[in-house]
Amino acid sequence: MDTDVVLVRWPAERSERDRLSALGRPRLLLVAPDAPAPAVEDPLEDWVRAPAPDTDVRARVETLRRRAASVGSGSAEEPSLDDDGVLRWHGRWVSLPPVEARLTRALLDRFGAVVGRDALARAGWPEGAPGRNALDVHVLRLRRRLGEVGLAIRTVRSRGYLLEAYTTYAKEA
Amino acid sequence: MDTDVVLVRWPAERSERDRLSALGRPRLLLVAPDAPAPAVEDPLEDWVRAPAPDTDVRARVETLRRRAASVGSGSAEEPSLDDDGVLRWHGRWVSLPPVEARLTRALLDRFGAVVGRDALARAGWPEGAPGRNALDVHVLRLRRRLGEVGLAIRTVRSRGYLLEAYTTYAKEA
DNA sequence: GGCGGCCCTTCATCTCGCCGAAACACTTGA
DNA sequence: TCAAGTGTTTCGGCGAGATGAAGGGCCGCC
Repeated sequence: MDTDVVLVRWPAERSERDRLSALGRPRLLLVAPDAPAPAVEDPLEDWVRAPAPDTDVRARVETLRRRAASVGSGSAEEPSLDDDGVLRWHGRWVSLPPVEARLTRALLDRFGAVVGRDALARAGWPEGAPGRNALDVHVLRLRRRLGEVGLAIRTVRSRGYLLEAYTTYAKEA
Repeated sequence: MDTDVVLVRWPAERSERDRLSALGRPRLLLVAPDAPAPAVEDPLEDWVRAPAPDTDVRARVETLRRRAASVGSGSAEEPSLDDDGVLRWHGRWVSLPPVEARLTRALLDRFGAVVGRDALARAGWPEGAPGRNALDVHVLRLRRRLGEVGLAIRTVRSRGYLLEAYTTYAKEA
């Protein structure tokens, strides 16, 4: 469900905040006791000074949830992957074989953020890693499949991979 | 000026809240220590549990003021760099190789202020700097990458470098 | 004018990821 | 049981990215 409000520790998880912000997902910053108050503008973002009563946190989460719901379906929603390996997004879908489905799940869990090659390998082969570049090959094929529904796996060299909506970056001279 | 934020005691001044709400004016509810958290939806309304640090109250007032003034204006946010070398800003991102990530971190720690060349070199190569103009070259390459997300490294001659949002300066005679 | 400070290009090297091709494994139906 | 179909893994070459060294150009400042 993409109107779920995500709790983010602040300032420790600053980049997680940015990731969610870019996705248009509501988030509540749990501000460390000694940290300065964050500068917020987005109505889908709120913060609370820790430690806070549970009821207060819940109230703010509820507010964010309502705002997110009222914004409607418009903003960035995430792709969904069901138990049958069917990945749906923006009305399109592809079916994924088991290994690729598991890889996709791992990428989806951190949609928009980097997933390390080792973490991916563990997700794809919980029983133990296969050969040296099985991951490469599967990522290759996964890319082709995901491309069909408008998703792209970006490489972050020596760090891992990142799943995002396919966007044509302006990389001109 | 009707973007002034009004402080309202809650629940004591409930009717004042309603009045301001009807007028569409931003307001901050100061919630009594034992009162339940109010149900808020309007982005022009926020609340804080009393007693709260003055800085927290000011931060929320500021948020409301910005939202009220809203309709535009670029926010004064800082870019963020996560542990995977991904630099995010305004919904865009680039991945940075290790050396450049370290340089960027140093610049980011003093965003908008000058960082000396020697300090930068130490940040980039904790083990000791390589050749004579390694820093120059890396700054050059970093500039190109940061440009893609709208950031710019400005040179302050004989002082160092400064990271800021890319702005098109009118540089006429 | 000269010098120091900075910019930019080019080159060499090394690492890492990409990907075609083909072998291998498992399931299913005739 | 055999064969086709589908999914998985390995091999090996290629190419792109990261880094650093060197050389030269430009420009402001004294």
